[in-house]
Amino acid sequence: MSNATIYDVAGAAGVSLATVSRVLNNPEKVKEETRQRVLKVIKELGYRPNVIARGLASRKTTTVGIVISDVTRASVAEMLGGISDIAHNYKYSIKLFTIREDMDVIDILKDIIAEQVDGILYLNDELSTNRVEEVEKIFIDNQIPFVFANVVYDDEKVPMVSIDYEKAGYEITKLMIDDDRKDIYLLSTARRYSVNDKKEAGYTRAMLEAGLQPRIFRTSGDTNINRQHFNAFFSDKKVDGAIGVRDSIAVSFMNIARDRKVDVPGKLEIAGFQNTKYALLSRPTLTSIDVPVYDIGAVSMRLLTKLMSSNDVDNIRIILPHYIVKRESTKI
Amino acid sequence: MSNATIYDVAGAAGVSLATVSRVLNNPEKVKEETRQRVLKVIKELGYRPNVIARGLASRKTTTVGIVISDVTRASVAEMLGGISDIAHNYKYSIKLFTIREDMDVIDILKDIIAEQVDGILYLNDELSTNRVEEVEKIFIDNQIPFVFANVVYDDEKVPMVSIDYEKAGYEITKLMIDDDRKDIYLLSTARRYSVNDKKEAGYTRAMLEAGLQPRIFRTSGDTNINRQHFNAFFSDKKVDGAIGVRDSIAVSFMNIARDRKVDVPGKLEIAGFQNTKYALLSRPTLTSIDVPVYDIGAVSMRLLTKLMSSNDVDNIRIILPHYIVKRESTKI
DNA sequence: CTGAAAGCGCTTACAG
DNA sequence: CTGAAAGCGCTTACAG
Repeated sequence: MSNATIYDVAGAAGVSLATVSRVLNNPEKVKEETRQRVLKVIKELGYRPNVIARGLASRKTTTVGIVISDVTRASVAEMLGGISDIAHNYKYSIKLFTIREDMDVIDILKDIIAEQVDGILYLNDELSTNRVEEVEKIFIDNQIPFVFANVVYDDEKVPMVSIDYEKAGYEITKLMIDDDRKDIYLLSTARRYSVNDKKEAGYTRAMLEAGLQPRIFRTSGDTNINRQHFNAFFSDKKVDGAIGVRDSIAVSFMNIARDRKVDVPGKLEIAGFQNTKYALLSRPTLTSIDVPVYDIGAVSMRLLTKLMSSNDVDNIRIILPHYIVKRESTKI
Repeated sequence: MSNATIYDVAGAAGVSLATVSRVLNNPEKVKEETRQRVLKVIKELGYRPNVIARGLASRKTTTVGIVISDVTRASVAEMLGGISDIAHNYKYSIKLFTIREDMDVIDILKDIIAEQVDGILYLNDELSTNRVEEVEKIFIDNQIPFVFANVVYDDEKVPMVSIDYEKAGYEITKLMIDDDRKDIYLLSTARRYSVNDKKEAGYTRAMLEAGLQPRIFRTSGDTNINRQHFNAFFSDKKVDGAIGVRDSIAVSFMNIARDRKVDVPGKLEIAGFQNTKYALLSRPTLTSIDVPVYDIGAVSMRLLTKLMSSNDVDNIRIILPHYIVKRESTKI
């Protein structure tokens, strides 16, 4: 039975519960001798403070809320890994909240705040700009520290951790342009995500700069659906370069191309984003932008711990480096 | 500001806080008229009960602990999706705990219990049998409801939700045997997981039944590492059938085989487990056992809610159906 | 149907 | 350095 309370410990150690509490929270304020006695009893009884009671009394729950839209996306899961590792280091617990399409973001956020989390990590990247302002207002009104992870919002006051997706989009497009590709498509999602908007912006900038016509083809994240889209695509479009906003989309496109006997990378170069296992397991292997997803999770969690313990943190907007992993699906 | 407390509501509505509490928890005990008045004030003030205070007073936190070992595995992430959806339906919050290799399971479990969760969902499938007994004892001693999800333990008293992995392993092996394959390998993980043990058992049973020699080849989950293992494999082994305990392992094996000009499925049939996106995105597409991972998560969460609200639940061991999805990597 | 009061298990000024 | 006491924001018998 590990349901001993602080009273049991105090009684067994012959001290008041205030002293037990101090041993746990401010050990330096307790005389060495009594401290040892209390610690001994704590160990003997297997006492672990009830975190709920502690949360109520101290108004700190050492719990952070993680807001996501879809756990099953590989990048989200990996970010969670980074978050979880750092949270563990800092002794924070994680409460997971999933925002579904039919739910009101603001409402959920208020619920999360009612759960008394000490801070919020927002991984959802599907907010439109005015929505972001509303969200930001909620956080600020409730004075709750927050960080946007893997989300790019231009507002300088919003704490965020991401890579420069615009630049990455630009660079990967430039790579193909430098290899004399003219009909380069960006394969994006029908649903708008802030990060994909950035990739599109970078792609567009590179194309216009080279005097080429930017062409964005929107499809679904569902493999069965985009298979159809891509087959239709090939029947009426000329293409010698394609960039998928996700590896899985790029691989799916590459498979259709090869089913149709298109030479990759000879006649068609393909690249993806995220450098997931899909890029390694495809044939040919896929050139991809490596996004340090785990690090984004870890760094944003660390930033959040700073914000939770201090009012002025110097650098609240962190851009992590990315790089292009060149593989068989491109020539250069 | 949504930091109104129950006192504020009581004051504004001209009732005692006990009444406000009843409106929230036992509305039928409050006269229609006062109830409406209170609800109106609640809405006006944007009052949301502090769940921590409620948790302390009621000794129920409406929070469940989810124990996992690795979020980044696709099956874990998808299970989390199912868990999250059902938890949301039943108004439970989710606290996520990751058990890392260097950590003591029992110790973590005690921590989780100190967090006052109402129940625990255990997705970690790496426990050896005697470890399971210890874990079970902790749960029982602390009288905390628990469910093992996607884990197969034979103890009839342990609540669990899974598929019959032994049978699945048997069936997929039988499929290849029926197609006259003789040298069928099971590609398993070096690390032992309870579910993989079951797959191995089913595979072995089918092989022995057919008078064939079972051969288990153990490799890593890391694509770069198993690439080397598989190249070594082909240099000295005869093989005409291979079953990967995960799709990604099967696809990796298939890629190496094809790099070495082995005809798949002509000379070599390959199948995987889990029917993930990997199976769809590979070329040839991969035959795989469809494991209803989302459902396992959802059903185990539902079972947990039952266990949390009642002492005797009739069916605490649930086996979900699976089926084989035949694709290009096998002939039959 | 409603209110006054005790209590959930802690933390934290305040005294001493 | 330590203890007595108030308080965190709720719930829940117990009266009435």
